Amino acid sequence: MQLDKLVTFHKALADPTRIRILAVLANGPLHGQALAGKMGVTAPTITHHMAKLREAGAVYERRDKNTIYFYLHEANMKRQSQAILDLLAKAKDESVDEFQDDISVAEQRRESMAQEALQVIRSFITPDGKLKQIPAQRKKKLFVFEHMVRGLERGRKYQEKEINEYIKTFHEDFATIRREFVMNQYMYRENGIYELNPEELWAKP
Amino acid sequence: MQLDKLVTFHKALADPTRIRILAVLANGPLHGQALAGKMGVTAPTITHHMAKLREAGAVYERRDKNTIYFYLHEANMKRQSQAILDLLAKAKDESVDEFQDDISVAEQRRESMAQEALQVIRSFITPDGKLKQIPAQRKKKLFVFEHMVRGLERGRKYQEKEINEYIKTFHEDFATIRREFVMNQYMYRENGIYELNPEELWAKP
DNA sequence: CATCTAATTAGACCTATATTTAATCAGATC
DNA sequence: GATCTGATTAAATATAGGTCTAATTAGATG
Repeated sequence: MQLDKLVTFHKALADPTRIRILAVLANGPLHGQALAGKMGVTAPTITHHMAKLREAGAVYERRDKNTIYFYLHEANMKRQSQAILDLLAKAKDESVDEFQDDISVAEQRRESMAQEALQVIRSFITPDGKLKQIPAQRKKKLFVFEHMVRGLERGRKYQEKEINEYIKTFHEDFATIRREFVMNQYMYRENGIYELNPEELWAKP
Repeated sequence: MQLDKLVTFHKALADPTRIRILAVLANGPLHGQALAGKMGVTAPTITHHMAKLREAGAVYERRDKNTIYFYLHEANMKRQSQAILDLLAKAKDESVDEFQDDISVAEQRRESMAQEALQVIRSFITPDGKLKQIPAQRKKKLFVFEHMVRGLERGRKYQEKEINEYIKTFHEDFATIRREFVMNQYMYRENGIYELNPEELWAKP
């Protein structure tokens, strides 16, 4: 898990003194005593901060006799600042569904969309029509929502409570799902009245 | 000062629970109760974390009846992850020299390099040859070092203590400056013996 | 080996923060 | 207006973290 690494990195930047140290090092390497002077803190405090920055990979150091010079690790800084964005992008599509993910990627590619949708629906919806869980992967989620929404009538206006009741026949968390319906443009809402959108507007898996 | 903002942002990401929350929200908005469930913590804990994430601009929220949906603020996440790199890049060239920076940029551009160097040397080196301070700006720093290094003999081999003594006639922090000499290729070091490099190798201001 | 210097460790102090349970608030529903 | 439900606040606890002084370590110098 890269979670710890991310946390360590951001912890390192979660202190004003340490950010100032990095800004100073951006101008070139410096040794501990000089840093202590510039920052207005004592040497042990610098030791403390440098340990955190080193652990996070934000700096590296070289020894010259008794003096240790700290260098800004620019490559690491770039890579690690980006890391949180990478994680979030990854989470968006790859987030592991908690179960039933047995269809391999290769197999999936071979299937037509309709067949793939069927697979997903079969794995997330029980024989008696209950949604076991809202899929975490966007694609699978949309397959399931599309399936659910096909149970509603085109052109009919629904009260919110009607929508809630309908959704509850699949899953207890109607609030989340109702909002997803609107967000993904399956439905249109105005003044608490819901209506099915034309199929062209639906979010595409 | 944007320092505080930077610290606030990184503090927000300096906790594993909060990063997991963001990863979940990357898949779409969720309400507090659902987050509490997914994270395995209580609702007040979610309230606590969401306050931090909101303050850092990492999420925003919308209310639907009694339920509050949290959304990942992707634009802010991108901007703020980049912010530390921007700061360091800025620090590198713009770092304010603590004094004597009265020559305007426009004026500097009009001067020839040699004239500019003279200006800098006059402002950083006292009449009796003492370096008041190591310039923070790279360009000015190199002007000063070049000036200092011209006092050494081409082709002669120096003991480290000789170099130290020479540098100390300018400034007490001989360790920092000696290392800068090597780093910027004014000098070459082997086994504690120092020698001036040919001028073509010197770092260019 | 005695001394100097830069860095680190130890220990203390105080503030910040992650989390919980219990109580309270605020919309929404009936 | 009584009741639900989801969110927040309050209060308590335990842990982490920033900073200091004093003591110690480890190279380098003489």
